[in-house]
Formats: sequence, C-alpha cells, structure tokens
Amino acid sequence: MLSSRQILVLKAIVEEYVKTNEPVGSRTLSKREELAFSPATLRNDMADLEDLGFLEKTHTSSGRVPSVKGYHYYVETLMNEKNDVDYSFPMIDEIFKRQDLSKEQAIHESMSLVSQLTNYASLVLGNSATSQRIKKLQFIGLQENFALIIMVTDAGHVESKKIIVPEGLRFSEIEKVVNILDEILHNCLVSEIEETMRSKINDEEIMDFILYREDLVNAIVQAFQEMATDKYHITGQSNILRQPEFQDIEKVKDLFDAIEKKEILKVVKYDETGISVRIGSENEIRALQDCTVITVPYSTQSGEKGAISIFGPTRMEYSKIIPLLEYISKNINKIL
Amino acid sequence: MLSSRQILVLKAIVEEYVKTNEPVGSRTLSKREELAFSPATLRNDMADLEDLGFLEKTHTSSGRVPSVKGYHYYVETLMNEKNDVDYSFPMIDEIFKRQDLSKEQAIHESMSLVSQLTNYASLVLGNSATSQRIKKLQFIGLQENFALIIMVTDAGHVESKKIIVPEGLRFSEIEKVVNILDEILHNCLVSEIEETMRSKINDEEIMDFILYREDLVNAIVQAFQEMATDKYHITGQSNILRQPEFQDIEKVKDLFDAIEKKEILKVVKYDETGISVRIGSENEIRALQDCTVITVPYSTQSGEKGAISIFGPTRMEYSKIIPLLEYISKNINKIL
DNA sequence: ATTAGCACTAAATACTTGACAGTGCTAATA
DNA sequence: TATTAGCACTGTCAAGTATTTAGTGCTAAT
Repeated sequence: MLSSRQILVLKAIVEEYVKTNEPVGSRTLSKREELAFSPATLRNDMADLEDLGFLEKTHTSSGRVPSVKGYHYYVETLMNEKNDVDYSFPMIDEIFKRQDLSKEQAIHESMSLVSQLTNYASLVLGNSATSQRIKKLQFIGLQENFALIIMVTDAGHVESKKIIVPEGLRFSEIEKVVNILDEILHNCLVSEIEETMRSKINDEEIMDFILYREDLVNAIVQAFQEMATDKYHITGQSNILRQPEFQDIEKVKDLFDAIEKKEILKVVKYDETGISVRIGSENEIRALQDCTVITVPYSTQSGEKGAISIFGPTRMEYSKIIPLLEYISKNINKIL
Repeated sequence: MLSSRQILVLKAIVEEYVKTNEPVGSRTLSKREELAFSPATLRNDMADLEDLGFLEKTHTSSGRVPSVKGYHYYVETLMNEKNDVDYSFPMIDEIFKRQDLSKEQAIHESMSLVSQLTNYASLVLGNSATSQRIKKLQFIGLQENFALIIMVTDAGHVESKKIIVPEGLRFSEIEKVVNILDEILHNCLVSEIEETMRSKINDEEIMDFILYREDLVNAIVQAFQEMATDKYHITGQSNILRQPEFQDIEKVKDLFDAIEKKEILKVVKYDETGISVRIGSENEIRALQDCTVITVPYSTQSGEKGAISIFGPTRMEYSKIIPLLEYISKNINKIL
C-alpha cells in the first residue's frame, strides 16, 4: 500500500522530527542519503502520506509532523532499535548487581537512570501484595491504650496498623483475637482475606467476639486493604521540564496535578501481554493528550508483579526508550 | 524611627503588592482611606522608606515593592492577623475530628487543605524516630534463604529489613543474634543505638559472633538509620504553578529539582522556639531565592516531634498563612 | 508640612516590514 | 510515466519604530 519510498520518507520524517522538534520540509529530507530525490518528488510523497493520515501540517506552509497513526506505524513496523543504547546496558547491570539495594530500590534506581538519560518521567508500579500470602499477624502492646498490629507476607511485605485500645478492653483480649486471625489467615492470599474470614470463622464464641469488636476487625481489614493497593513511585518529574513541549506552564500544571491526584495511575493499566505504547489522544486523561506513555510489565521470580512506565512527549525517542525498558524488565525478571 | 504615616505606607504597600502583584505607586496609595494625602506627600515617605531599605524599585520609574527587610518588618510588627481566615478553622477541626484518619494522615490532609486554600506548596516533616525507644526487635524467617527483621518503637513506628541469609547459616542462628540484640537494645533511644551496642556487648561469645556476622549486623544498623531519617511529605506542588511568579519554567524546574533531590529539607530545619519565616535570600538553596518558607514546629502528646512548612513566593499572604499554620500546629499538639 | 505641576523614564503594546522556510501546482524533461 | 525545475503563494518569525502608560523626582507655591 505504501511505496517503498514513501516508507523511507515516513521513517525519515519521524526520526528527523524526533531529533530536531521542527516540522520536516522536503528540502531537509532530500539531503538524506537514502532520499536522494528532488524536493518536488518528496513533496508528492509527503502529500500522499498526509492524505493517508500518517502526517500532519502545523500550518499551510509548514513542513510535516508525524500523526498518532504515523508514530504507531513507525513503532510497530519501521523502527529498527538503535544500538546506540547498548552502551547504557552495563550501567543498568551495575545497578542490579549492587548488594546494598533492595529489589524495589534497584528498579527505582534503574528507572531514575533512564529518566536522566532521556529526560522523560518514569513511574514504577508494583509491589502490590494481592498475590502474596499472609505469613504472620502479630499484636504488640505499646503504652496504656495504644497498640500495634503487624502483618507480614511471605514475600516480606510488612504493614502495620496502630490502634487505640477501647476503654475497658485488655491487651490480652485483643491479642487473643489477633492470634486467632493469625491462625485462620495463615497462608491465605491477601486478595482472599475477606472470603477466608467469612468461611473459616465457625466457632461461635470467636464469631461473637469479632462481631462485638467490629471496629477492631475493621481496622485490621483496612490495613489489609492498604497492603493490597498498588504502590507506585515517580522519578524524574522535573526532568520532563527540559522537553521543549513542556515550556507551557498550563500543560505542566495539568500533568503535575494528575500526578499528585494519582490520576496518572489510570493510564498505566497494563496487561501481561507485553509492551504497551499509548500515544497522545489514546491516553484517557486530558493532561496526557500530548504525551506518550510506554508501559512494560514485569514479574519477579518470587511472583510479584508490576510495571514500569515512561512518560514523555509524543515526539519521543521510541527506538531508544523501548529497548531500554525491555532490558530493565528482563533484568527484573531475573533477580532473586 | 519611622513616622506613623511611614508605617501606614509600608503596611499599605505590602498589602497592596501581595494582593495585586504589581509595584505600588503613590496614586494607588492615596486612594486608600487611611492615606488621604496627595500622591506627592506619599512619594516623599516612599523615598525615605526606600533609603531605609524597606522598599525597592523594579526600575527607575516604577512603583515600590517590599524588600526582604520590609516583609520582615511587616510580619514581625505591622501585621494584624486577619480574621478572614477564621472561616477555615472549622474545616481544619473537621479533619482532626475524623476517626478514619491516622495522625499522619490528618496532618497531611490539613496541610493539603491549606495548600488548596492558598496555592502554596506544603511540607510535613516528622515522624522521625530518633527520640523514640526500641520496643521490640523480631526475626521472621520466610523462604529458604530469605528472612525479615522487624523493628518496633514505643511510639508504634515500624521498620523492616529484608535480608538474604548467607549460605551455610541457619535461621536459628540469626534468630539468636536478633534476640540478643532485642534484649540489649530494649528501651534504647534510637539515636543511641550504636553507643549502646558498643557499651553493652561485653559477652565475648556474642561479640565474636557479631563480628563474624558483620554484614548481618550492618544490615540491621542500616535499617535503624533509615528509621532515624526524617520522613517527609509534600503536597500541592502543582498548586504553586498558579502563582504568577512561577510562570518561568527555569524557576519551576529548579524548585522541583530541589524537591526531588530532597535538597528542600535543608531549609526546613527548625528549632523549637516557634515559627520561623525565611524570606528570599535568607534561604540557603538557590532554587528558593525568590521564595518564602514558613516553618512551624509541632509535637504530639506521645512525644513525636516534627514541623509543618509552607513554600510560596516572597509575595505571600503572611497574615493569612501564619495564623493557619499556628492553628494546625496547636491542633496537632492536642490530639491523642 | 503639604501639595500642584512638570519634565523625565522604563516598560509594555501595537504596527510595519522584510526575510525565510515551506507549500502546491504546472509545465518541461529523461 | 516518473521525476524535476520553476514559480506564485502563504504563515511565521524577528527586528525596528512609534505610541501609550504608569510611575518617578524635583521645584516652587500654598
């Protein structure tokens, strides 16, 4: 459907535009080796590509800029992953080799590196405990009326909940409840806590007590829920201000607002099939209408699942960032 | 030293400038009730105030703007705390009354509210465990070679450290070390852990073991250190972009960089004597040269100490924000 | 002590102009 | 038939020039 020269033109325009952030004109193109035709010829191809929806103009007499469709075509079929990112792989290896970093820290560090190298913002989503199992539930009395419940999963995730012990209730009583819960919930999937509690509690006496102390049990359940919510971390927020497309305070404000209000999490939903590239208007939230979000899922040997994402302008160095993310994801899958 | 009219002039200029963000001219001033003099008269006072360092000009023929000295004089002796913030006190009360919020969450929520009301960024510093005492140290074995050490303080702060158990070492051995440490460190101030360890470990056998397993002990000590580092939280970062003085991307980038790199913590050092107002060049870091940072310390009944801060342009609504912060701090001191 | 009046100033705004980098189209060419 | 040269046309940008505006300081009058 596209002539081989048209393909070359599209590829060249994406690459040129990504590099310079200037609409690409026919004269510029004809200077490239692989496009040694006259500007007039290339203009014809460009007009065709525009008709087909791969290119856009910023105004009547400007050069061309890739459209969303154009970028997608580039990412999916034209792009040859540049080997000029190879040099950064050892830096990533280095991070994953460090013994003083926890897994989370290592992922975080490597994404921070990517953010520095590319000036895009990065997000690490993960550490969700839903697929982990309860290992231990423990009660610790502190002062007078003040105690702590600690929960530990098999993957080493720790969550704690401070509670104020209601008047007229002794520590030992609460401890008893916690111990019972500990027994009932041992090895239970975090995501299945509520069901398990409902089905396993047959003993009437306990049931009575738990119902009686509903507030207490609720506090514990709340802590479980916190455990199950996705933890995430953003790096390089300020790097993105280096991008020429983020010189407009309004845009920046919208983006940072979305980050602060956690709206940003809506667009990093991922399935496990692999990399997802969402360009411009494909992103649900308004603040990201001019952004591309690339998300790559990962899973660790211990069974934790998560994703790493990059946020940048649609004019993104796809051929650089995609291999980088995939390399990191692969590295995560390997550790521990 | 200042005539009573000069004082009125200074006060009016600060208030007018804070409101409009425009240099204030003599004509504008003379429209105010309390300054029913001719512009020429006021010009003389303004010139005097400039000579004394309370005012500045942006260019030869512009109106006047308060200097750092001028703002300070205003904050310390001129300002009458407006009662137009009273209306927001009940909103704060409301937050502190909510049962579903932990203390940290309540502080956070209330500062978030302040940030929304004022469009400045806010920071909550606190929860530092240095002044807390070790309540419990516990070892939990997870899988094969993978274990967890949990530390709890008397104030209910929990810190955990995952460790990989070195080849050839049994869980029980590590557990023994942790139990010994638990005994030694019980009730020990977090800030004094290292000394205590040094002085209390006389038993040669234990000492040998600890030296032998230096890496393990180091891991634990590292976790203690993490415990002692100040925890902080920033809200309303993006609100600050509404301020006209933050329309310059370079400035924004510098500020957000400082936040991301945690440099910002340098300027919220506080003593316990009370409110601190640092204006413009008084702030150590470059990114805050045009900002005012107001910090108010707090302490809770359970003995935790921290501070709440507000970041905004030097042109800040001092008379609004200061009572707000003091009110919140007072509220924190009351709870639990 | 206060004020009116006036010459002066820097900044902001609007307008004009010319250069520039591109386009699409038509006619000539290999 | 595919390519190219040539040309009229278009939107953007930067520089230069007036014009307006909101303020000042100073002097002389009240």
